[in-house]
Amino acid sequence: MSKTPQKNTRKQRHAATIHDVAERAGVSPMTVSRVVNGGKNVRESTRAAVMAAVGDLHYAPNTAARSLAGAEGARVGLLYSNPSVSFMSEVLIGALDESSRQGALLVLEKCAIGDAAGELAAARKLTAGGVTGVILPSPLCEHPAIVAEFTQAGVPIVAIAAGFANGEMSCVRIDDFKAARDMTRYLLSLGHRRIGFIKGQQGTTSSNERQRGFEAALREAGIGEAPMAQGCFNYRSGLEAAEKLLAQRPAPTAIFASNDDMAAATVSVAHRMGLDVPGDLSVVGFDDTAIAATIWPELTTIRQPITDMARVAIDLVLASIRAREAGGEAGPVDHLVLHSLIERQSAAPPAMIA
Amino acid sequence: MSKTPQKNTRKQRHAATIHDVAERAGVSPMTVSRVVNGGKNVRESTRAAVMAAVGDLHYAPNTAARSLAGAEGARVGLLYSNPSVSFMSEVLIGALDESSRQGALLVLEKCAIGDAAGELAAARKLTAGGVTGVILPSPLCEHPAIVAEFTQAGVPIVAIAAGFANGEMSCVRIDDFKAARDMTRYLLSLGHRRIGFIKGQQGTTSSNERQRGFEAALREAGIGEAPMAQGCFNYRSGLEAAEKLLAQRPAPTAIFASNDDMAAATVSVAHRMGLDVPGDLSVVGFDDTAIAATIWPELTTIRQPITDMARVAIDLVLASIRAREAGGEAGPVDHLVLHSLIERQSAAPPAMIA
DNA sequence: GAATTGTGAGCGCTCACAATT
DNA sequence: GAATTGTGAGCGCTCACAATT
Repeated sequence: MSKTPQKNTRKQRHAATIHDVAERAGVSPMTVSRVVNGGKNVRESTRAAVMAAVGDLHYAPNTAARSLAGAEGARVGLLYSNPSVSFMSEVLIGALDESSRQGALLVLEKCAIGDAAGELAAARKLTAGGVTGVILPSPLCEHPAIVAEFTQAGVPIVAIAAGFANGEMSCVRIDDFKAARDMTRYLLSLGHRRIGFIKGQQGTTSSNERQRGFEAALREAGIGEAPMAQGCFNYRSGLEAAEKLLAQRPAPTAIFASNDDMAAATVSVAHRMGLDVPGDLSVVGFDDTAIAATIWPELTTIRQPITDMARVAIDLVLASIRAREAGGEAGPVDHLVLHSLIERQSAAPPAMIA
Repeated sequence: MSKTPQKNTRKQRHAATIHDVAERAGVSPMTVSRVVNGGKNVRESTRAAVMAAVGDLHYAPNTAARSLAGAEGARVGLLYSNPSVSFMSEVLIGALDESSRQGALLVLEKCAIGDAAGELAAARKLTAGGVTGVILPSPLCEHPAIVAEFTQAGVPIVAIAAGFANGEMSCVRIDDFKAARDMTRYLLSLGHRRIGFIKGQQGTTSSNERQRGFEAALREAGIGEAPMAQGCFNYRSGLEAAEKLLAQRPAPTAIFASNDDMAAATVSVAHRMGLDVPGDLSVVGFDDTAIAATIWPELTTIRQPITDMARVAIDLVLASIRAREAGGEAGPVDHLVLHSLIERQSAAPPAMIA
């Protein structure tokens, strides 16, 4: 490796620069810049050579230099209305961190829950503000009017925790079906046979998937019918749903709520009825939000790596933005990440049948 | 205003640069750089002239250029063990956002709650990692060993939500005393006279301040004694404390818990005893964390603007770092921010005495 | 000699445009 | 002429060092 002797006026830098890559690939720095930014008019062989050099040298563009040189920093919008503060916190942390690492500007826009007009107005504010890409956490990504607002403006969308992938937008999610099936299998393995289920918001894909996963696990175990109650992902709906389920006879020995807020409400109802959790009733949730580890007993639940998912979403939207600016256009990506089952204190084998 | 004709090869920039400031102040750009970064060897008259020009032009350094040019980016450590996920989420959001805006690197280090050895190890990891400043959220800022680790390494500290200001470190906080007094006055204004109090973690300043505020308001109202129970800021301790308070006769008509987790636990105990909240018992919390708006009824509580506080903390620590690097040294700052009382559904006038 | 100020180059990238295929 | 590649300058700052008081 011959290095041109470096003047001692500056401290040594260690990371590879665009010049190193250019030299190795036998092209000019500008060509490297084009390839790295997804430029269109580059011969395929040139692109391959540059990408190889990039890989060899572990080249990563210096974001400070990039923005100084006048590259339009990407403006990524994050529209949020998700009722769960801790879900959103995790999204914000991942998105904020990754976009600062990537030198992109994250524009936050909050809107009230379930206020269709307000949501659309917030979306318009983002497009009017000139965002070049947008992240849509569940459940916003399922609202056709919002999606239309962005697609019509030519703004690429990445959905977080959508529960589904359609052809319209990229999405980063866990497999809700499998996660719910895993949790149900876990309850079955503990010995439960009468398991109640609290459904989530009607009409959202992730709710449906969770329910499908629950039912699939029951079917595997040869159990046909199960007590179910409709909820809508908030604590109060969990209170009512739990009361209904616990009024049934024979009473369930376990309740699987579609999210943690409703599971926490179920624990509260059980306590009110003098039931010990998990002695008399096992309760499990979904999401692993803050409340899961706050209440007592702490909730056994499914965890989504939300912070990481938000990071991935930023990377996807940035790639999309760059590709669009350079004239390219990649199809939507369905990025699945792994969930995990967090065992805490709210589930145990059922009590001996009296 | 005569402007040198600008070549059309680049898009027009609008923000003032260091050159504009230099020209206006009649010095070289390097001198401006020195002043802006808190350099030592600058004549007072020069500094004043530069600062005036900075003010006139609303100059703010371009962080991209700064880091490209090789300025050592500040490395700010954030050590956290705070049991409240949502408290920490807010801290993280503010700190992450502000440090990216300021071009500083935020290094996160998590440690287990109450594990003194682990906490110290995490602090050592930060100093060994070369952080040049550190943010310490409550309650870490009250641990002498941790504080010593940083002060001995010459690393400036900014405490968040410390509940007190001593001469050792800067701190950003609300006035816990006044906030607790406000909340107690609110309960009194509703007509409550038998108000129970759940204390926070023993030995922490913010707990003590909250208790003092509570007692001060009671004294104002001519109420001498009040039922109190010790808690330690978690849900479980709230359960036990609430049981004790509600067993007393005459029973309190309101309970003020030193944080939201314990207030939520109190609501749960009340429900278990068949008490309606707020019909039979008012319950209020402190902090306005996620759980406050999750459970039903939603908690009336005190809100600290934690995200903003974290931003301020970053700014303070950055100023401290720059000053130290440039040979200057400012004394610690006590930055008070305003709290607010959030009225929700968990408090109401007491029922008519039977 | 110490304190204060300035000079010239360079950080790593992308811009507008020119030159080549 | 269209597609592809390269050239030279410049973004706004701070570095090391030199020059001045």
